[in-house]
Amino acid sequence: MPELPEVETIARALRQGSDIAPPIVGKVFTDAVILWERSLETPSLEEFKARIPGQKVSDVGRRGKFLHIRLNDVSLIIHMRMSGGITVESQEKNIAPHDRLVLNFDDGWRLVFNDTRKFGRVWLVDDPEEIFSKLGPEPLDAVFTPVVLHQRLTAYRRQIKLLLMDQSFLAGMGNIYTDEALHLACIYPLTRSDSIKEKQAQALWRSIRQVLTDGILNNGASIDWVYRGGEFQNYFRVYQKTGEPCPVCKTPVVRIVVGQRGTHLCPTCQPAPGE
DNA sequence: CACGAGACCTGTTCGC
DNA sequence: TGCGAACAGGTCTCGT
Repeated sequence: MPELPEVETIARALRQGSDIAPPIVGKVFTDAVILWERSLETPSLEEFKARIPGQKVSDVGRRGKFLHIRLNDVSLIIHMRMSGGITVESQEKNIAPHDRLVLNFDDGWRLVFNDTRKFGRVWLVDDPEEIFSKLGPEPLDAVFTPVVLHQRLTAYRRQIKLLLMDQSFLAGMGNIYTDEALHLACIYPLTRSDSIKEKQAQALWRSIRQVLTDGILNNGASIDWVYRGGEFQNYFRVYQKTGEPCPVCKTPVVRIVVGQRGTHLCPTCQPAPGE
């Protein structure tokens, strides 16, 4: 589920606390309980359980869709994939049906990774770059400029939607924000990336930054039973709006499949090249 | 290199 | 009403 804005929202809540839980920065872990072994990517179960006790949280951040929890001398990294979520709760609470990893603190609170579909993964590594080094630029970083985007787009001959969702090309875009950004930029999702003109790249750059920023300002998007608290779903332009009028021109939104992913677009605002 | 299919998983919604 | 198909925020691997 979580794309960049949702992970950013979670990182901020863990760092600063929320109305239902305190910040975790400064807290010390006592132990780890793993309820679904495959959620732990690395290291081994034994090593993980041995290294967690005594580790103190020093900071919480994000890189792409990865949540980065800095500890004393290691990094705890979590990717929530499709259905993962993180909560900070009292140790008095019962374990929920899809809790996969429970990390207890020494003050009665615990950090829980819940993940219905079991796609999410957790790493404990000495150097976070072991994982982050393969990621593309951060879309909200100052080094990511319209010129950089244009240069990178034209270096490949890919369907633009799939390229934007490729985490080694750009870190953090998923199915929702990519559909929204392409609609805002009036670009057809199957357009070949090397055919994008400089002006289109500028519009796309602005659109990417805008949808991500709006997503963050609204605490991310909450759909179905996964992920609570966000409001950005109330501002979707085309995502999951099949048959509803385009907010710009009223043409019904169309759903196609691109790279096995449902893709939503306005056929009038985002005409296929050659029309 | 670029793409499609299949895998990994569970739960909800859709269509007949 | 019931039941199987389709679909869901993601990513990896394999075959062409």
